[in-house]
Amino acid sequence: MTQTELAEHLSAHDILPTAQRLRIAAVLLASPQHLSAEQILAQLKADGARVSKATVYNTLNLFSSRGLIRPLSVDGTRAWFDSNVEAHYHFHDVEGGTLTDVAVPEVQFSRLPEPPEGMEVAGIDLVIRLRRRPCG
Amino acid sequence: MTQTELAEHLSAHDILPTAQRLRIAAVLLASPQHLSAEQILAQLKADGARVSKATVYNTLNLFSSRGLIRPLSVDGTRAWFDSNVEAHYHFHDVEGGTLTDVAVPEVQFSRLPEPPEGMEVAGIDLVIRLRRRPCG
DNA sequence: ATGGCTGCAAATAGTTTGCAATGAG
DNA sequence: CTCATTGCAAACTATTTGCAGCCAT
Repeated sequence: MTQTELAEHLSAHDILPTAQRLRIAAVLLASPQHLSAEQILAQLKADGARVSKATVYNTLNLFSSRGLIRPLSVDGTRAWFDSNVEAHYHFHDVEGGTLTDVAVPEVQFSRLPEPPEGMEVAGIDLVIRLRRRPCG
Repeated sequence: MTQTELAEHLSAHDILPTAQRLRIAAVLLASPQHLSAEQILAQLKADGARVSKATVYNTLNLFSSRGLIRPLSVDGTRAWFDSNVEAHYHFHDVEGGTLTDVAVPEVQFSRLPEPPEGMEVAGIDLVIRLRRRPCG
């Protein structure tokens, strides 16, 4: 995505495209990714960008609330942000911590429970935990 | 579960049944529950037990590692512990934060992806997010 | 006595917030 | 000029750890 496209993307979601936000968007939206705030900050610093930790967090929260990215709860210890906002599921390598996308058609439910009275399904989070197969 | 049964349960999992551990086990294992460390501590204090925060955390980690309880990643902000270690899924009321069990037979997969080379499935975490149905 | 368990408090890790300085329009 | 955004540091929340004291063997 070009700088201009990124800027338009932000504007389209009512987000002022400032320098920092564009840098963060560039890292996250370059391709489908699962990144923690810390990783994004590290990446930005490595790229020589001048961005503070607070701005990274504020921006990530802003992006989530505007639907540009999606927060994930995979390991309790930190928040992950998924730049793929389309419906999809995840493989989670428990040992390495890596996340991989699983496309919707890869999973089919032949049965799902009825939500309780007065409630409706807002979304389905599916995480398939993986471990190395015992050698042999 | 009686005190004795609890003690035997702990011993069976190579856990010395100390006073504090029995109190914590009593709270958690009384019935299927989803509790945070903070909630457990509060409950214990309310019951007049003399247990420190550190011991609660240490004990919860010990119990998890020994398979008496299972840690859940539902909301990024804190860890939840599920005293039901049987395979099952969850409803998550996004607004209220409440967790409810979904029995395995309530969900059927007619299709699941092949794990990547050299990996095997260690478990499947399914969280069905619920919201209040718009009135009408 | 010995070794594991506990409590306290301090240390960590991740994230949020207050506020003055900055910067885009 | 004005007002949103940023950076820094301090505040906060959840959790872990170091260590001295305690308890049951």
